[in-house]
Amino acid sequence: MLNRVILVGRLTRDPELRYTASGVAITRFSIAVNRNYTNQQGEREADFINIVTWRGLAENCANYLRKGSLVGVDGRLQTGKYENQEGRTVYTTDVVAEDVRFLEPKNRSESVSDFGGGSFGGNSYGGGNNKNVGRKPMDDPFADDGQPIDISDDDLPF
Amino acid sequence: MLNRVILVGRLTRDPELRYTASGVAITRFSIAVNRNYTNQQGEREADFINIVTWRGLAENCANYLRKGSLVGVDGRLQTGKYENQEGRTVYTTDVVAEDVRFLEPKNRSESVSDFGGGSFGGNSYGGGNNKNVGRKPMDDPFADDGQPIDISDDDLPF
Amino acid sequence: MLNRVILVGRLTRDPELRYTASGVAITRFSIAVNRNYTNQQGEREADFINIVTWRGLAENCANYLRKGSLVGVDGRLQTGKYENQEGRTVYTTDVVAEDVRFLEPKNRSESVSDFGGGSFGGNSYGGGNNKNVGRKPMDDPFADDGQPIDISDDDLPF
Amino acid sequence: MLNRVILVGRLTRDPELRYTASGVAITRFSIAVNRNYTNQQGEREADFINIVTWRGLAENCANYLRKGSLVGVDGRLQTGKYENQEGRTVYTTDVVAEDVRFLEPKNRSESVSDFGGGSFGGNSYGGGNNKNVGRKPMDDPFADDGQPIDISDDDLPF
DNA sequence: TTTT
DNA sequence: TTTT
Repeated sequence: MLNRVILVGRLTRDPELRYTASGVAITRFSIAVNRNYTNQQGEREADFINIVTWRGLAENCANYLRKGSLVGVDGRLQTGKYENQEGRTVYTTDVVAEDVRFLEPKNRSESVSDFGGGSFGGNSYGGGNNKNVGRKPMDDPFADDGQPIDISDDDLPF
Repeated sequence: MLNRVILVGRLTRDPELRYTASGVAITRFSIAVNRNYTNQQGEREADFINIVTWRGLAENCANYLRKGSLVGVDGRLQTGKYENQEGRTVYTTDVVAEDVRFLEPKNRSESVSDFGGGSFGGNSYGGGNNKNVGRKPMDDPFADDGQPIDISDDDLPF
Repeated sequence: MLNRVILVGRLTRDPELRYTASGVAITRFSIAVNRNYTNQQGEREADFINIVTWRGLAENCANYLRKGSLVGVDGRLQTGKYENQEGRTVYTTDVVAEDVRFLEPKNRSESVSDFGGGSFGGNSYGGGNNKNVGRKPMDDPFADDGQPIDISDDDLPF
Repeated sequence: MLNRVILVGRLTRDPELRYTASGVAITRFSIAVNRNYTNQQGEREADFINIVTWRGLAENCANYLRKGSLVGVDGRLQTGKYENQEGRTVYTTDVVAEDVRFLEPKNRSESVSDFGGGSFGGNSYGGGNNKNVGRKPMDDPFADDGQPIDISDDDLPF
């Protein structure tokens, strides 16, 4: 079913990278997402959301993000539970990120690295490539019959 | 900052309507959002997300939704915490809904009510109205100078 | 960069399946997304969005969707342009779907097929599985009687 | 019905502010949203999305945004059509923004103004306020040492 | 080129 | 009509 979360916020601490027993990278961090209004004391509060990333994205996050980094996150809500020390059930809600965008300007002195384009992650499109900005109607796939047609695979977004 | 959640799922129980001390309606319910894959036992698991609605939307949810209702939710993530009986801090994550769509077919026998259009809520657009499907270029606001122009307020989406 | 679109609407016509020269399936359809307000004539208008799907998702859409089907779409905006017959540049905007959810009840007579769970597509998660399944409604911090309660209006997000 | 778009991109030109006949502010601009992959020429392409804002948000956009500004946009897709000079129907797709976030660092020299918090707009929550502020990183269920740990691959969502 |  |  549809389950989509998009957030922009800042890391509340450095990301933590681990590996599962079988060697899959997982990194976790938390972001503060400032609310768009102030409370009665005139303070701007925030929501604190736990982010989980896997595999290559996990390693990129661990390498390039630090406490305070501004990121855009596109992912899914995932709930879970566990028993704490007193045997009480604790419920958790995390965002499993499918894409994390680095929104800092690339050439600020406090920047973590020469990250380049200022973004990474991506939807793990395994090497897609897309020549045209959009569809060409000259060879519009719907302009005629229904058999194999001349759309270059370049049009494939993933 | 950006904070957006969109979910489609089914109520795990009937919604609960309350009122704040000052009379503002608030209703809470939880939805199960089935995951798009099965686990190693071949079972389809779900995430269970708490939804909070306020005011008129809260009353509509309480009136029209029941355990099992299929809904679309558009809202924001909100985190909080409280102390439980043992003095332990419990962290919470809810979705504050701005829009809840009723996705059941209107005329199924098990339908809760003659709900009509099968949807309600909306972005509390206080009575907006929009005559044109989109922009007319005849009176394109950008086609000329820069003074007050002939865009009907009908174009206002909210 | 972040680019995410989530829609719920009904197909305005049957989907059209084609294949690229190299055999990749692509299907296109359009959905009507009803607006959440009525115009001055009391009519409910709609936005008409072109959806593009690729590969296996394309084939599923072609097989299971028909004019009138209610779907949830999760994807990305993609713009393009082409020259029409008069040499004018035509600009296009489509949603490239990564996930399409079939939101019809499975056992309605007009249903296209015994589609089963009423949903398909998915983010091609190759067989993941997740042990935890979230929160049981019991021991709910918000679950008690039903009368006016001590929630400060401070909790109101808007 | 659900209709939600979230984008992060850069203005391709300065925003254009107009007023309807009845004095309602409307500003339009276009943003380039870079794709997360490169084409066969190794170039990074973009989608170009038209954004429409109304009222106070329109005035803020006109005041604070310029060509090149990095923004986050949360809104809805809106389609329309009009007849061009040759009597051909032209179809349009815009994003009507409900929220626009200014994502530039506040103190860069090329900044348009002392914009302050680096964000504006907001969902016009007329003064809400919320006492709870979420989870402290301490006593984090996931926070311990740093070596390979006992997470089953069952936890992998994809 | 528009759906219930 | 396209941004860094």
